[in-house]
Parts: sequence; structure tokens; C-alpha cells
Amino acid sequence: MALQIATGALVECGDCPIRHRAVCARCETDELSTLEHMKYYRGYEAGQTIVWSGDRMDFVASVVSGIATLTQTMEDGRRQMVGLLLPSDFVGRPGRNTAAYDVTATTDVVMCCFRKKPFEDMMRKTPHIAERLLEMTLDELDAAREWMLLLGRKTAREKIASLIAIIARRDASLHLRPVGGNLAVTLPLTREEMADYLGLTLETVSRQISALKRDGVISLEGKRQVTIPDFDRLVEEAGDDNDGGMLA
Amino acid sequence: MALQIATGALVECGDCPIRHRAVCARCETDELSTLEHMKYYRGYEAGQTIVWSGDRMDFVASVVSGIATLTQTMEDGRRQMVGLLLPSDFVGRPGRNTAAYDVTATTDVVMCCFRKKPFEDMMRKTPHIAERLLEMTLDELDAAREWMLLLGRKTAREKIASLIAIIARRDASLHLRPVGGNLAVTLPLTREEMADYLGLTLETVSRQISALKRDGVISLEGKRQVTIPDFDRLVEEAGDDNDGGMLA
DNA sequence: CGCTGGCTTGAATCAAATCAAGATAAGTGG
DNA sequence: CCACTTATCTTGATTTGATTCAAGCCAGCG
Repeated sequence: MALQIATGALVECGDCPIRHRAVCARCETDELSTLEHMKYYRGYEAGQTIVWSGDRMDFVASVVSGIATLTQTMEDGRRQMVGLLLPSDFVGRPGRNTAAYDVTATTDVVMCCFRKKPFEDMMRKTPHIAERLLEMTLDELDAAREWMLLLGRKTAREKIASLIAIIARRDASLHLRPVGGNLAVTLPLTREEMADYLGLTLETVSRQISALKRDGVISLEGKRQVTIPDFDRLVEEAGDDNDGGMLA
Repeated sequence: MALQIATGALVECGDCPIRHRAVCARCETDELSTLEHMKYYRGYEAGQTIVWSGDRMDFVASVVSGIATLTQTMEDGRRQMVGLLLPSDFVGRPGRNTAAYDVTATTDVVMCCFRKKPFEDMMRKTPHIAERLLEMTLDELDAAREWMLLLGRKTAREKIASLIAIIARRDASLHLRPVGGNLAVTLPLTREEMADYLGLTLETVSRQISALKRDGVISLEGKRQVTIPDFDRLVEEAGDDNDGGMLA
């Protein structure tokens, strides 16, 4: 039962919190007002499945708030998360009408949706949208490839450190804080979801988080609140080329 | 020393073997003739590095013939292949000027190159190119995500079976043969390269190939020539949802 | 209260890595 | 043509990092 939650009074594209990062980022005022008329908001509760893999999908959308995940499942139940969708991320593929992955709301989520057909037409007429979508897709491809290195070659400890570092970076870029000395982040995922993302079991995730805490790389307030006393140390533990992309 | 190999008499875009799959696939005759004047061929010998990660890259290109790989390397030498480039695949990212990965020729390779700046200008003027590039990038993203499932959740045996199945599929789609009963493929990679692709060691790759052979899933002529008596059996061993994408 | 879901921790097991030796094949130069 | 080198691959023995199986903790909640 697709219970919808309040989508609030969001209407003006000009005031949209994801205005400058979403697929519409490059649009001019007139283009924006066209989108304004096409769009509709939809809310999903934490835990709710937004789309099932294989289902017909007649819309595309941007995540406005909240966090969603993309996961693949094998017949015997093994699961691998293949994407983490944060505000401004795009869902759905123009030119395909069934979903390739399960999309699940991890927190309450609000999405800015467009019916697929009109959106595709608009895209053809509006290079700004296609351009931005290409750029976003290339970024996602890079992220996926970085994740391939993590999944294929990193140890459990490095995987956990990498995940925390990535969440911290995204968090910082969203709130425009520098990732410097002492900083705190909230893990948006359960241990099991982290395991699905990292290609581990939830027990291993738990153990490695405990180990990083024991070794003073992180400290914990409760189970979700992480403080990072020394970000460089964390990045080192992640095994990354430590420049690690202060992206534009 | 960037020794170039003969690039042959390829000149006419109309006769190009990758005409219908490459980034230029959707171009009209006039657009094609513009590209015709911009393009230049370049050859690389097997084993040669085409670009180093981090290097300035002032061109983009399509693979015309041969096979190249994209790999990431950690400081301590651990390597993960993040892409396998076959004829018609695109190399380089418009809007970025340094390479994100090492690109290496696995066999002798011929590439159809464009200097980046003119190509970007052309892209802005020619929606057909941007459109096709978006489509290709979305396909690559899907492939990367499929690979994430493999890297994160599959066993060594499943990984090997998956790799062989994928190579067989691509091979068939390139030569327009159906992937039916009995078919043969040549592995385009050494055991070590397979290991880098699959997130394994070369010893494990060797052992699992032997095991698949012992169990009659495949048979070998030499080290590279693989015959697949029953493709469905192979797909089953790969742990895939056996429909497995007879892509358009 | 007494659950229930999320998490932690321990002990045993196992799949793949590592370490090590040799086999096979393809040059290369005397 | 043959000895020598080198690259690639196979196979075996051992080790190890992560999984599996199992128990119990903790916070929130009906």
C-alpha cells in the first residue's frame, strides 16, 4: 500500500533546495517554468520500496530530500547495493521503461517526478537538461568504478573507512563545510545496509566499526553518530590516494 | 616511446566497422562528413599504455579494433580493472582534461581520435552525438553496476562463469551469431588480467577455470580457446537471472 | 513488563589468498 | 638446431580474513 507522506509546500523551482545540483541545474528561467508545470511531488516513507526491479516505470525523478538505495538481488537472496541516492540524484533512465534495480527509501523521501514521455520530449528540445544529465551520469559512472575498486580489492576495514569517508565528504559538500579536522556525521544506513553496500556481512561491518573505534580512528555516540577526530587518518585507513577529490 | 602501428587504409566513415554502434552512430551524412575531417587514427601495440591515470588527456576516441582495459591501481599495487573496452566503446570524458584511469592496449588497438576541444564544440552543436553518448554512458553505468554485484557477492566460480558468459555474449552480438548451443570464444585476457577484472588472484582464476573444465561446463583448446557445450549451463553456473539480456 | 529489531561479540568453519614449485610454450641468440 | 631465457599458466600446501552459526545485549515501544 503506497502510503504517501506530506510533501510540504514545495512548489517554486526557484526556491528548490536541489536547484543547483539536480538535472535541472542548467535550465534558464523559461525552461524552468516549463518543468514547473510538468513536475509533481511524491513522498515515500522510510523502508518503503519506490520501484521494484523489472517493474514498468513511467516516470523519472530527482530526490529532493531523504536517502534512497539502488539494490540488485540474486535468486538465492544475496544482495548488493549498487547506488546510494542522495538529494539531487536522478532516478530512472530515459529511453527504457522498466526499472533495472530495486529502489528503496531508507529515510522518508520526497521526489520531484516527471512522467517519462513528456520528460523525454522536453529533453530532446532542451539541451541544457540532456547536458546536465550526461554530466551526472558520467559522475555516477566514476563513482561506480571507484566502488568497483572497493568491492574487488579492499579489506573489510578499508571498506568501512572508505564508506565513512565518503559519507563525510558528501555531507560536507552538501552543507558546504570543509572536511578538515574534527567532524561528525550520522550514518544514514543500518549495519545490514552498509553490509549490502560494501559486499560484507553485517557481523563483519559491526566488528570493523568496533575495531576502528577501538583504534581511535572514529568514535561513536550511540550506533549512528560518528565523530572523526582526524580525517586524514581515516582516509589513510581507507587505502585511498589521499587527495580523494575535493570535487568542484 | 609511443610506437605507432599501421592504421591501415581506414578513412571513410561510411565504411567504418563501428559505424552503427559508436558515438557517431546517430549522425546524419553531413554531420558525419564534419567528423570525417576532424578525426585521425592512432594505433597502439599490445601491452602499450594508451593513457596514464592523472595524465593530461587532450583527445577523446572510439576503439575501432582491438581490446583495451581501464584499470585503477592502489599505492601498494593492488589493481582493479573497471572497464573492458571493445570496438565501438568510447574513451575519455568531455568536460574533464585528465584521465581518471590507466588505459592499456591488451591486443593491438586502433583508435579513432578527436581532439577534445573541437569534439566538445561539435557535441554542443550536434545533439545526435550528445544523445548517443548519453545512451552509451547509461549502458556503461548498467554494466558497471552488474559488475558491482559480481565483485561484491559472487563466488570465484561464479565470477569466472560470468566472465566467460559475458565475453561469449559480446562476441556473438559483434558477429551477429545467436548464443545458442555449442559455441567457441577466445579469451582476450591473460589469467592475471582476468584476476584484475574479477577481483581475484591469478591462481584462483586458474583453479576455477580448471574446475569448470573438469566439470564439463567448458572445454579448452590451449589456454585461450574456450568451447561452451551448453550455454544455459554456463549461465546457471554464473548465478545470473538467466534471461541475461539479449540486448537490442 | 516482555517483546522486537538492530547491534555486538565469540567460536568454528571455509573460501580464497599466499607461498612455493614446477610445467608449458614461445622466443632469442649463439 | 639447440641451449637458455622469459612469460604464462597450473597445481599443491598452508595460512588467513571473512563468513557462518550462535548467544546475548540494548533501546524503544506496545
